Amino acid sequence: MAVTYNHRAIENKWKKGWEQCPINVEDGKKPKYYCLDMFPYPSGNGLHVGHWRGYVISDAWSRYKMMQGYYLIHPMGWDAFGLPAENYAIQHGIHPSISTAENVKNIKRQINEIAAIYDWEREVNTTDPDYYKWTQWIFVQMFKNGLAYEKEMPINWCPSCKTGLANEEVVDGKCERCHSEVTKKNLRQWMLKITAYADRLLEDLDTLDWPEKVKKMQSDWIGRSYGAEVDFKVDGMEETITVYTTRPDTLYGATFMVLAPEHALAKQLATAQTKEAVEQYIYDASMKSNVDRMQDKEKTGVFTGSYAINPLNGAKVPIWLSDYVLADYGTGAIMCVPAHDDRDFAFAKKFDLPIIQVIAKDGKEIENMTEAYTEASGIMIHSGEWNGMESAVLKREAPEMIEQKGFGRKTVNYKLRDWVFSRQRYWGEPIPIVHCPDCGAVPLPEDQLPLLLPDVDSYQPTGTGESPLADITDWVNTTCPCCGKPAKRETNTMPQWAGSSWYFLRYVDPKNDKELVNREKADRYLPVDMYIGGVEHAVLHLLYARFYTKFLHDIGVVDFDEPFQKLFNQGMVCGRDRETGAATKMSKSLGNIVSPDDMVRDYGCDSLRLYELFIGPPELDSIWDDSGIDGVYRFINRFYNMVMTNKDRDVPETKELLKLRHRMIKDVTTRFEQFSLNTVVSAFMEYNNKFVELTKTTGVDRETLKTAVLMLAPFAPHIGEELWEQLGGSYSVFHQSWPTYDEEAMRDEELEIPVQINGKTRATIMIGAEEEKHSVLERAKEAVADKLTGTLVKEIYVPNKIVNFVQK
RNA sequence: GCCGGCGUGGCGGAACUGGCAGACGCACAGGACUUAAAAUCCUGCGGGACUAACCUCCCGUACCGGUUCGAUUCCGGUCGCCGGCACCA
Repeated sequence: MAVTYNHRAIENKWKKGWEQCPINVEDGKKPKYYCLDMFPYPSGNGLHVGHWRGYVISDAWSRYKMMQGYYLIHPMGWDAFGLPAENYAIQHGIHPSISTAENVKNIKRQINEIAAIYDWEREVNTTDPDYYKWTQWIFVQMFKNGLAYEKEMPINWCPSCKTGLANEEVVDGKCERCHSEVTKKNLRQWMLKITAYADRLLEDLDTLDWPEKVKKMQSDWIGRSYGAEVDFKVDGMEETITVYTTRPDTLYGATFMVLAPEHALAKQLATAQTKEAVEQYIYDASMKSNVDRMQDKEKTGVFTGSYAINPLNGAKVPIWLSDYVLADYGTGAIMCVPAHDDRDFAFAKKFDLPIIQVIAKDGKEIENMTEAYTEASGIMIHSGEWNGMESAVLKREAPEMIEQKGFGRKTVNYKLRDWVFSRQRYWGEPIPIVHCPDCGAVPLPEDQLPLLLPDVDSYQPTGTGESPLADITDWVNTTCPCCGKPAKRETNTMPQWAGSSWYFLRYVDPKNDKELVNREKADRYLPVDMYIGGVEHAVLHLLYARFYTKFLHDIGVVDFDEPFQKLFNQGMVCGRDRETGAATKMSKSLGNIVSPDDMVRDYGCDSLRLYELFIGPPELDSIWDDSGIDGVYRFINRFYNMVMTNKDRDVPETKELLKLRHRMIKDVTTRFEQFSLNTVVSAFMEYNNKFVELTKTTGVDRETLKTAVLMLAPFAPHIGEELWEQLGGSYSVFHQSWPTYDEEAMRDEELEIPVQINGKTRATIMIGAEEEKHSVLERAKEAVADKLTGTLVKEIYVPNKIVNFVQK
């Protein structure tokens, strides 16, 4: 007689139970395990089933670690500064702190539905002055260490968000947030010198247990290259133009030079005849948007009328301007070797410039080149004293040779740029700087932190490059902390990434008003062992957080310099487009958001948790489909009934049951360790089917029932705790040790193996585990005797796996 | 354009270092229970050929080719999808 599983009663019971008697308790002796979720932005839309997925993965993993004897740090908080709250304020006139608080309340309720063991004692909110005090403090330390500086320069500007953006926030020439086309704007900006950490950010990637994909994205973003700067004299002028090249081996092949239109010498190089065209070109380039400049495949350019002298062979080469050369990379000028560079080749073809091949491809000079030969492999030709050298060797050695000759130097370059750190918006941390006419930019003394974000009448961004804070004159006007004279506050705010670059540190000591984090606590609980979140932060948040951590390490706040040892990116859960049926991101505007709330009500938290995992490999994107949840719901029912039916039967532990138990432990544990969570759920279902079969006959013994319940508990905690209690286990199931398996106990005495002829299975036979080869082959032959009609040329026996006869 | 990943039933997906392809689940079909339905339980479920039925055989992991006794797995090529970077010299 089946007992009915009542998810509501069981889940309510244990929610209360865990509240009254918490299961994750620090005793100071256990080793720690820090499992972190990327904290959410408290959006007004609440959580959808996609957020759930990541939180379920991390919770299952956390509970598993707890059962392995760790004290768990598993915190949750709010990344609450940012544009949606501010935009909401603009539309409705409600202060962002109010709407944010409401959203936090709602999402917290939803998160509690997951029954994840978050430690709410550790909760942080980036908009809390007690928190952003330290965000500001870090900025002050960076300023004092020369890593925060002011600069006026053309930066990425989002005309829709009306704020400047970091390079990392520009995707395909568009704003990462609102997808508007990004323009350039000349603005005075606060910059963070992340480039000072470029080498460490690159090299330390090797020490991290992160997905290769993310490491590669970061290393591409940093984009380190080795090469040489070469000085070219301008013919007939005093000026020298320095170019950067990664291919100094091809120096003899340089037939022209190209400068970015923004290059300082660009106008000066024009002659009387070319002046008009050059100035027009420079003007046109300045008017082009990033997107245009990127999308123009066809090369444009203008000849300046001047020539440069190749310092190696004295050749006179024409100097051109073209917007395919970037002003802010290298020196903003390049030597062009059309024979060995695709872009230079295209340019030379278009403007009919000479092409000189200096590396022989496969020992030959190419006649009528149709494309550049870009590999550094082959023998040097047309290269004076370098003739006959290996190009690959020369490429490596040329920078030093050039340096010795005195017309250049060995150089390293990076694609990574310094971080544009100021935003012209309201809802962010004020930058704690005072501008004094006498003392310049002065950081606020630490005892004046936090610098509170004042209320404003209008949240509306001005669009002028000033933040709305600039209008609050009695806030802006202050005195210089240094000399006491009247001075003005900085009115820009920090980007959203500021608060999230260090929040994981604060979780271990969230209420400390003396320090960012107590050093003893930091030493005990940090760094993060497992970090779980979406891949969309591969070069934004994750790069910034690494930079912050390295800096805080360098000034002695923490003793490690990589924040996240292991990273796991869960796939996105997509919805379907209502019209086309195609997979799309869940969004409010598409109306395809699936809320977990109804499903929790109808099926229970445990069912939804299992289904979130069962839906597919956790690292891959998946499309949400409600109907599959019935399957896991049925499984939980069957499992519940199976345990309840067997629990008082006193079933003896047979060899078969023992074998089954150990196999189950091995299957679940190895798949769990590999993060193959969808197959963990499959394994539970499969073993349960076997247990259900056994229930009809001999039954399932207590130890096996307990083991199954124990292992299911991290995935479906309520039913796990409930059945553990039903089986007479002491509170809590999560204080039990994760079971271990014994290979010996699961050994088969007999096993079934296929017998193949020419690779096709023709029969199966039972063999003994220790059976000799000749005996197996003998019996295999008997089994397929009627089909062994040809000449036997080969007999293959892979022990305990397979027999294959090859016949002709 | 460059770099990376992927391609398996109607669907989501399994298959450890090459060894019985399609585990587990969804959907579907048939049956049992029921006055009936839902729920539950049982059975079937890649395609095809031959069968009254069982048996048996052939084809099949995007496509073409290779290595191997044996390939979803390894290698080469083609096509398609997804992601990252995008004139970084």
